[in-house]
Amino acid sequence: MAETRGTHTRRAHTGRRRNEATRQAVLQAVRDLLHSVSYREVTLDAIARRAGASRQTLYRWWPSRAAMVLDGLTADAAERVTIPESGPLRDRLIQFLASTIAGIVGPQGTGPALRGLMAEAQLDPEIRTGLLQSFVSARRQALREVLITGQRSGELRAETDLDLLVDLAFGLIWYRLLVDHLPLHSDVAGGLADKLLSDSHHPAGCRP
Amino acid sequence: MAETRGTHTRRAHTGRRRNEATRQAVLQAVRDLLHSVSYREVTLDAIARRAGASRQTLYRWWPSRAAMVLDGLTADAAERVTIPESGPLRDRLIQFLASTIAGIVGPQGTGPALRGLMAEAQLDPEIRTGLLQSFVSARRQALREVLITGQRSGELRAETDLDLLVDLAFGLIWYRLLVDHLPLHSDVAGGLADKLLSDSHHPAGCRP
Amino acid sequence: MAETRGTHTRRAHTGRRRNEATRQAVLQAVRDLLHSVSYREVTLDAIARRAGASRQTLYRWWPSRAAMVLDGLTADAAERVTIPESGPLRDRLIQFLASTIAGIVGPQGTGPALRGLMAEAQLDPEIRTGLLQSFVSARRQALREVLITGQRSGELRAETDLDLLVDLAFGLIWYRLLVDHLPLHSDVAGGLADKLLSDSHHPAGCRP
Amino acid sequence: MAETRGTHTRRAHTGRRRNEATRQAVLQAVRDLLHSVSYREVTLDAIARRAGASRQTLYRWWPSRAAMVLDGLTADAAERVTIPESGPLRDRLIQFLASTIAGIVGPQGTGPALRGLMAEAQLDPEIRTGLLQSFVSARRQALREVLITGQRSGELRAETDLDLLVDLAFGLIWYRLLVDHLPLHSDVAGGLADKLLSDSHHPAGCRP
DNA sequence: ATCTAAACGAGACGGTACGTCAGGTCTTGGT
DNA sequence: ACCAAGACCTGACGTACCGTCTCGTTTAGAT
Repeated sequence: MAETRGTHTRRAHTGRRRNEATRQAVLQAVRDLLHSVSYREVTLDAIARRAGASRQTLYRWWPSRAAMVLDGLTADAAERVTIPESGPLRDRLIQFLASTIAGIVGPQGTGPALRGLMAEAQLDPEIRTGLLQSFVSARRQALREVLITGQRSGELRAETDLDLLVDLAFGLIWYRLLVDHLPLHSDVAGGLADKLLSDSHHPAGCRP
Repeated sequence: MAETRGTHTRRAHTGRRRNEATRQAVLQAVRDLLHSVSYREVTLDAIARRAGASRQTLYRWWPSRAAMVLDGLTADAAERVTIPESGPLRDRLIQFLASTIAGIVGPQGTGPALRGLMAEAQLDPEIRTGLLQSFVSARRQALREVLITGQRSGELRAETDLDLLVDLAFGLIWYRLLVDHLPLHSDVAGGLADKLLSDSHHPAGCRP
Repeated sequence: MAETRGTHTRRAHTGRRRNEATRQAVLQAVRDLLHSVSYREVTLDAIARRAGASRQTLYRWWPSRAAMVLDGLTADAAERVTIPESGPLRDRLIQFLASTIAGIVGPQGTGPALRGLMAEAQLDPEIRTGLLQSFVSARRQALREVLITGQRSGELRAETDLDLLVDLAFGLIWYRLLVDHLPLHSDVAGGLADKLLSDSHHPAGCRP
Repeated sequence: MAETRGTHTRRAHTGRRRNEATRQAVLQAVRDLLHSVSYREVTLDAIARRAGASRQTLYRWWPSRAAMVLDGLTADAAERVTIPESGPLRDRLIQFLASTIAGIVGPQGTGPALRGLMAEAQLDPEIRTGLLQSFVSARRQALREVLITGQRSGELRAETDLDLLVDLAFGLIWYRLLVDHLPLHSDVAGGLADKLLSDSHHPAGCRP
């Protein structure tokens, strides 16, 4: 089993290389379908047909449909969300949340992909603990860093439960996305940031 | 692995009128399956087999699997969550949130059913706008009433955005349930309530 | 299949019955395809499509494609071949062989089915020892009986190796069918019968 | 279960000219597989893997799997079967038939290859009229020459239908090989030869 | 007491999608 | 020029589940 790679020169690759155009076509097909039909109709057959690829090629490169959805998602999320480096914590927080939401909503947003990924995660525990959690933890870590910076600058109490704040923020976003009872809009970022930064002590505590 | 017929004893046909025993057997079968296997394996065949019913009977009384899941859910949620009538807002809020969470987690909790319902809602927009939203709006209305009572008593500012608070609360609960990155526990109710009731104005606002 | 449970009276069949029309449609579809395309193109998909049935129905009733082919074959062969009861052995033999060949050749003959069955038997040893041999042994037994009658009447030596004669007869027929180097025609029955009944002792044996 | 690379030693690429070692490795791989697994498992992948060749190389040199099987067969059959030049017709016939059968049966025999070739021929009419018939006609011609010599020497009637005799002989051999209901053994050559040479006139005709 | 109509189990049926496999073709880089 | 490796599309395979459809049985409730 041990495949030494030490001094022995790495064997050169032989055989045809992966077709990057096909990879892009598949990811684009997934995106297109997610935006046009219900997730139940995003079948591997439909993806393959639209991408002009074969099911076999899909299975060669992705272990599951969820992996395809996630593949087109990860780059997106990292690109779209800007992690502001300077300014007051509140401003930086609003910028993070607003850009996060902006990347989800809209005709080109990742909303449908996120919904699909969440559906898969509920259907299959392995996808939940595997793909979904790894995706989510990256996003959580990004927000966490914004908040930690705030703690260092004294804009946020050191003893604040960051997990609670992070879950409140992403919880609200996911909830509105998944249930769709109220529109998800970047405008909510302000109110959300205020709430996250508000003093947890009861208002009464302010009175003398 | 041999699929048992559940705990149901042989039921007589009732003729003419709907057989309530069958209805209960089906709902129990759904609950049992939700707690023992992944939602993908909660097929109509499996439900019918375990309930000792036929698929035809299932289709006669429920339009979809999601409807079965929801059917066993609605009564549950209403029963388990107590809407406290008196006491300080913070206490009443904590009680509501803690009982909500307690009804979800645990070996007999509704967590798996909620996950399944959410999966269906993402797979099919009609279920989202139909079943899921009607279920969710009932829960939202219950929390809303707790908060409104707080507004009337002056414990909560009148201009507070209730939708935001409600979404923050349920958002966090759903998020932890669906992503499962952190355990969902009633203990979080305290911190969550504090955050919901905290003064959204920046701490600076307290200074004279 | 029958699962008796002691004294408890045998439960009557419940559930929808097998659709005989579908069975006939499938067998007819197999026959049609065998006569119109190469055996490689007689796929289950093609059969299902032509029969207006689903693949699942095919799998429900037949364990393999070979079984379908054989199913449509068995009745045919038994119907078409007449086993003559009276007359000189040579006449009866000719009649048997000619009717056998006549059932194989021609636009409605079983030739294509036999070819397909033989192909499957070579691809899969289990089909050879199972389906093919059981089919073949029935045909062999029929011819054997014609010859045994001849032995009883003294028209054929008692010590004749019947297996050899039977194999010679069916061997020639299968060989011409499978290789197709010479047309298979009922006319060959006369020469074939003469050869089978000829004195195996060297012509010299006739001299006193 | 691990598919070995056969017994072949590492071959150098030769470039430019066809690599005879590769050709032999492929033919040997086909032979090995034919003797060890069912014909359905003699896939091009399996052959390529075992021969240490690529599928492309297979396609470069042989138009089809049947051609590979036949390639390894033709030389074999010609080598193994001796066409006796002298002696009584009966002896020469027995020798021809016995050596033919001996080349088919046994652990190194061509039986599995013949079966595979016959399967392909039934699956695809082009292979039947192309490869199979050309192979068969060579074998038929060889037997025919034995019989013609017999006619010239007066040991066989001049008006005998040689095609009938040839088909009877090869028919029986193929039939026993393909159906496998009785063992194919060289011992049958004697009885077969006697039958082929027997007087087609009814035994009764000998009596005065 | 008989009749009727609905509920019910069993299970056949036409579909759709799955995940896998083999066949042929093409590309890449090495000999 | 030849070769091994392997990506790729095509299309068949066998399975699972879906939603619908007979069947024959059972029984509440109307006659």
